Amino acid sequence: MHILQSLFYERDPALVAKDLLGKILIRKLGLKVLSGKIVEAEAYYGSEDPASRAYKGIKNYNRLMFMDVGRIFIYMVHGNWLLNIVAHPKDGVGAVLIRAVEPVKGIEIMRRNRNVGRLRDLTNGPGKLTEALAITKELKGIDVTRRNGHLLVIKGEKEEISEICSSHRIGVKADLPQPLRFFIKGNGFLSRS
DNA sequence: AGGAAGATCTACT
DNA sequence: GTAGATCTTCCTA
Repeated sequence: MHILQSLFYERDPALVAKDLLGKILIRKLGLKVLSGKIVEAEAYYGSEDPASRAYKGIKNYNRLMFMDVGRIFIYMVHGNWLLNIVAHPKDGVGAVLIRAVEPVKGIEIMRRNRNVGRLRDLTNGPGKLTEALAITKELKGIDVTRRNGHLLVIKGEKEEISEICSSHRIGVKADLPQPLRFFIKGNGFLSRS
């Protein structure tokens, strides 16, 4: 099991978002282990990005985006916790929003956490996957590069990614001109195609 | 106190 | 596939 190290996150968030596709997000809940393959992610920058939490400068609630890479940054939007991983070049500002995963382990527990029928509705959205994986603000600030944390990201077994596509970011009021959403083409667990 | 925020669910056509 | 209600922080007035 190869955990991604902080150098992986110490780059342009767009590169990190793209390279996170196919990686495995692991959530440890006591003795239980839940996991999912990342299939969709978005990059956010700092003061030059109007859609970013960090747009208006450093605040108490967004300070993690300015700090060490590889940490979890979580906030609430419309009643959903959204999971980000802090990522930026040295001394920069930024984060990657995990928008969708494909369930791998602990599917029964995810089913219990979310009351939905169809398997594909389990984790095909940023607010859905946090509910399925029991991710809340209590995990804010934890380090995903650490082996014994409750949340970590590892390399996929065999990362055979058919094709990576990109698009504008979803749901943002004001987007940047370049496409900052990345996803695995044709995957059945995307928040949208 | 009031409103905005990277969304989701439900109930229609 | 679209429209509307509702979800919980945290910021600004």
